[in-house]
Amino acid sequence: MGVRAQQKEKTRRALVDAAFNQLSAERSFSSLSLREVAREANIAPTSFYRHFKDMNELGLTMVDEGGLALRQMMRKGRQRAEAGGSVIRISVDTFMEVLDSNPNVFRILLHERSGTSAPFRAAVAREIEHFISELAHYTEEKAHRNPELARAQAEAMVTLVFNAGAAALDMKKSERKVLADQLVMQLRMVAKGAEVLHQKVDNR
Amino acid sequence: MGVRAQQKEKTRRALVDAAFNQLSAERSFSSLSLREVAREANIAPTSFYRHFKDMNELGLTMVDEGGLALRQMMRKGRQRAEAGGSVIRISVDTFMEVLDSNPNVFRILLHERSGTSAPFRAAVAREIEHFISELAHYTEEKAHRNPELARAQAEAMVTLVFNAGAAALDMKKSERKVLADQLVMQLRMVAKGAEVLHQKVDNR
DNA sequence: TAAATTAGCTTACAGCTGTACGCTTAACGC
DNA sequence: GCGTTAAGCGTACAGCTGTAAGCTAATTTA
Repeated sequence: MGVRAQQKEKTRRALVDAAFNQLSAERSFSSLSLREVAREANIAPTSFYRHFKDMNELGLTMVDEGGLALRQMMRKGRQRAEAGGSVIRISVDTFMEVLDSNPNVFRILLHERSGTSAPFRAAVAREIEHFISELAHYTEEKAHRNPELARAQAEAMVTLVFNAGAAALDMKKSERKVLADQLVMQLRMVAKGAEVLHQKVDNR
Repeated sequence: MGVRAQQKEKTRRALVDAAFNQLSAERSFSSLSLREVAREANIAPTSFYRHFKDMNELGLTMVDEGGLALRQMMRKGRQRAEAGGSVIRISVDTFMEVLDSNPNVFRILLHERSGTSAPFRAAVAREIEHFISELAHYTEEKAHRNPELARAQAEAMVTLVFNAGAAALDMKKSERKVLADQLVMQLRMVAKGAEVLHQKVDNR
C-alpha cells in the first residue's frame, strides 16, 4: 500500500475512533455533529468529506464494526462452552465481559436499534439477525426442535440478552451480577418452556 | 377556572399535541427543536417558556402522559380477560390495539427508554416498572409463585412485549398478526418455563 | 522529470438554534 | 374603577451547523 493510501486509512480510522470515543450514556451517535467528530479527529470539517459522504455513512460503518465485534464474541463464547458447563451461564458471562470492554460498540447498536434512521435500524437488525439465526440453528440441532419453535425461542432469548445488555451499560459491577443472575434465570425459563411446548406439539 | 387559566391550559395542550404530532418513525423527540414545536403550536418561540422551562420538561410531561395511557390500557385488558379466555392472548391483542391507535405515545417511550437523557430513561423505567410489578403481583397470587421467580418472569414478559411493540410500530397489519402470534408463543414459553422452575425449587 | 491526482486546509455563507429583553394587552384582585 | 399580573409577541444576538469553492503541497503516474 502506498504512502498516500496508508495515510488516508489512518485518518479514516481517526474519524471512526473519534466518533466511538464521543459516545457515552449522555451522547448518542445521532447527537454528534460532523464538526465535532472532525475536531476530535484533528482534521478540518470539510476534510471529513474525503472519507465519508455524510454522518450517516460514518454511522453505518460503525454499526458494521460493532456487528463484527459481536460475531467474534459469539465464537469466543461457543468455544468456551464446548469445554463443558452450562451453555447459558457461559454465554451470559461472555456477553457481559464483552459489554464491559466495548461499551460504546454496544451503545450505538442498542440506541440505533430504536433510532430514527431506517437504514440504521435495518443495519442493526441485520446484525442481531445473525445472533438469532445462529442460535435457532444451534437449538434446532442440539435439542431437535422444530424450526418455528426454535426460531421463536432464539428470538426471545436474544431479546432478553440485549435488553439486559442495555440495562447493564449504566450499572456498576455488583449490580450487573444480580442482573446477570436474573437473566440466566429468564433464559432457563424460555429454554424449559420451549421444551414443554415441544413435547406437547409432538405428542410424546 | 378563570378565562386566563383556561386559555393557558389550551396553549399548553397545543404544545404537547404539537410535539406528539411531530413524532414519527423518522423523527424522535430529541430531534425536535423548541422552535419547531412552537411553530406547530402557533405561538412565538419565546412564549414556549411561559409553559415549560425547556424541552426536557415538555418531554417528561409527554412520558408521563404516555405512562398514563399505558396504565389505562392495562386496566382495559384485565377487564377483558376476566370474561374468560387466554389471559396472554387477550393481553397481547389489547396491547396491539392500543399501539395501533396511539403510535406516537409508544414511540417516545420506546425511544427514550434507550435515550441519552438520564431523567428520561428514569421516567420511562418508572412507567415500565408499573407494568412489571403489577404483573408480578398478579402471577404471584394466581399461580402461587415465589416472589423472586414471579419478578423474573414478569420482567421477561414485559421485555418481550415491549420489544415486539417496537418492532410492530413499523409494520403493516398483516405482518403484525404474525408478530403477535409469535409473541404469544414466546410468552407461553416463559409461563410454562416458570412453572417448571417453580416445581423444581419447591420440590413437589 | 513533468503532469495529474488528491488529502487536507482556509475562508465563507446561509440557515438554524436557544434565549435575553422589553413591549402590549387583556384578565385579575381589591 | 384602578393598579397589578402575566400570556404572548417582536426584535435581536451569539453560537452552532453543514457544506460550497478554491488553494496548497505531496504523492502517484506516465
